[in-house]
Amino acid sequence: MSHVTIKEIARRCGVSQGAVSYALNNRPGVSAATRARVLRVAAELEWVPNTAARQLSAARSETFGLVLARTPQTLVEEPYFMGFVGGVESVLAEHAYALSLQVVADLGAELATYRKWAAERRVDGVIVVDLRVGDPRIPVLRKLGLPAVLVGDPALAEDMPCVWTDSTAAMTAALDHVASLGHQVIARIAGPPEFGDVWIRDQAFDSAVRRLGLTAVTRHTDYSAAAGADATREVLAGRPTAIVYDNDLMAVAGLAVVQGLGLRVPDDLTLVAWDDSTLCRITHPTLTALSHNVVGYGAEVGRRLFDVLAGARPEAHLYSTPLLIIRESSARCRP
Amino acid sequence: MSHVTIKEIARRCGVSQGAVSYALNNRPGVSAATRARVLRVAAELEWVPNTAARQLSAARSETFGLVLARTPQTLVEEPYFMGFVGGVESVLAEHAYALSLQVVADLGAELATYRKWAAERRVDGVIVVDLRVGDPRIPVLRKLGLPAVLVGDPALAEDMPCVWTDSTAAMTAALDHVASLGHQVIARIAGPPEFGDVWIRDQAFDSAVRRLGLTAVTRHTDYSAAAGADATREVLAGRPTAIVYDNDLMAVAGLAVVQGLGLRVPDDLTLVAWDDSTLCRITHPTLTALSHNVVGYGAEVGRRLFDVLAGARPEAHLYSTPLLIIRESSARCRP
DNA sequence: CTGATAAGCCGAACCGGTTAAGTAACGAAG
DNA sequence: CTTCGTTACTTAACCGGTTCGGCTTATCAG
Repeated sequence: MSHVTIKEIARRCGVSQGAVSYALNNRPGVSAATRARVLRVAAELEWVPNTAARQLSAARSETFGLVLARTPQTLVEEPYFMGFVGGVESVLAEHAYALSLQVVADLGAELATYRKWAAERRVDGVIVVDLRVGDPRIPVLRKLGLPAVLVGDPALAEDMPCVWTDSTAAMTAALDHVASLGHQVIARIAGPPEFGDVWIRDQAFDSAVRRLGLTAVTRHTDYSAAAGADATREVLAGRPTAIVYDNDLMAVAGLAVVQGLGLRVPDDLTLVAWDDSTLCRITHPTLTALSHNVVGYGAEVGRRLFDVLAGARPEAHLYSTPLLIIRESSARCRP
Repeated sequence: MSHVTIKEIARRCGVSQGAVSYALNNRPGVSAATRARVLRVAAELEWVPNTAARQLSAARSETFGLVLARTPQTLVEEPYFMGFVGGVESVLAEHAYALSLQVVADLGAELATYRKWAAERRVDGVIVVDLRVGDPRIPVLRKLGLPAVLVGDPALAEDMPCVWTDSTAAMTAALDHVASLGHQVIARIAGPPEFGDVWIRDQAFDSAVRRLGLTAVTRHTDYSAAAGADATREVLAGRPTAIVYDNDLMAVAGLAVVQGLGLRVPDDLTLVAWDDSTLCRITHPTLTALSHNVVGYGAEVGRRLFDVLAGARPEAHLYSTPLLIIRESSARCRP
């Protein structure tokens, strides 16, 4: 069963190959009658465009790329990514685009992947996550001319198109919340400092702490559950009455540590998580968290990448501000 | 900066395009000297093959496909998949293959994707997950002639190449464990019955229950945390002293329910989870689980797909048997 | 010394589309 | 009636590789 080509359609319709191409791509140059006939025949023969051929001549691959510079292990731990990818997918599917996913060890390998993709013309655009401060990927993508949407704060995106959520506002809301409950001594278990979003939160945390006159300490980790547990043990020495975590995995790990030490949540300690996945709702007590529609976020990023391809000016789009969902792990401070 | 093509290399080396192609692909037809010269020039010019062109003429896309028929929401919840994908990736990267990922709503859409991929020749092979009993994808893939590796028990794979882990042995180990602790009344919170692996576990569970003379009940769910919590509440009416879960997410949700009702784990109830992700190690108490190297599993599946492309006979490969890791949620039954 | 064989390489067709340039037909404007 | 501009096509080049038939030239058996 040899596959149907445009040539076969042309033969059956009695027109040239070129005309068929125009008809199938909704471009001017054919009459309405001819176009209708071509479309009918194409449908009858169940024609599907050969992507390789199209890519070769039109220099479009109808594929977007996403590189994750993480170990497979962190990917297992972070429920975040699959949801994000799912959201991206939902938009790509509407445009019959595919997503090429690559998991690499580090930023260097990620840059190599971009270079390779650009040279091979294997992707029409890329989605860049885990933005850093002074991110080395930005100049590379600029030089390669690879259309891209960065996922992160405009302060980090250096005028590249980006989609972001307002971590500053979210962090402020979190601290206002714990302060309003009377907590004075706060600990923060943060992600790796080289991650741009962690840096943004660091700033927001410090400035809120000053404004509210709190006593605070920040511990940076690698985002893993184990590191979150260790950091929790350490900061407890400072006798905080509230702990704010940079992701939900560490918050859950921290909760277990706290309970293991015989402390009660929320009676002795208020916990706030970030990235509100199911985890925060299935622990006992349930966790107050900065909630985040990860799937919608991914979808928005996908849409923006199509806009960029369509020639939109590079812009920063605020997707949303994480919403503070107050649950059982929050309580008034009792000394 | 126009990209380097084979033609440019040919010009510089003073040979024909065809000769360059042979040289670059390690095929006979050129002398060792010429080959070396071509390779040197190609490296100098930083030539990268244009995948579209290669795909068009050689009918290879150097891409594998993976379709997930799940809602984005379940993908967020299941830490399983990202790790699996990461494992697959690690093998594909070695062969400079890409992975095309598609998230669709249901099996029908998944079948449509396979048909499309086959027609467009967009992938060289596919990885099929979430095998069903009498899976409708198997005849479709056979008819399309799309190389595939199924992830699941040979009993479900109908002589297609597959990679599996021995769920029967794992379930047997789990029940031997709880029985050896003196538990007599066991509940099982299972996944959706249409999933092949759940069916396999159902069989194994029933047969072990009979062999050990236990009293047991099984509740099927959709694998979600909420369903796991509900099912836990329901089965508690039967006063079980041990509960076995089909994934770790439901186990964690179940733990919260149990603790919320004032029951103590493991004093009043022994819990066993499946798919030992970080979750099982960060709860308090930590959870006994059937542990599973998901990343390695993915890698093995990737390797087998390359074997299939290389013409290997369709075979079933046992990757491993999930290992029972006994943690704090296990204790001797005290009536 | 001759004829057969094979290695090494060339030229060109080919994969299946896209697209610039060219052409014929026709209607409107001058 | 000529001129010009559209519309609706056709033709053919092109994208960047792969691959096959055929042409040289060297090798070797007879």
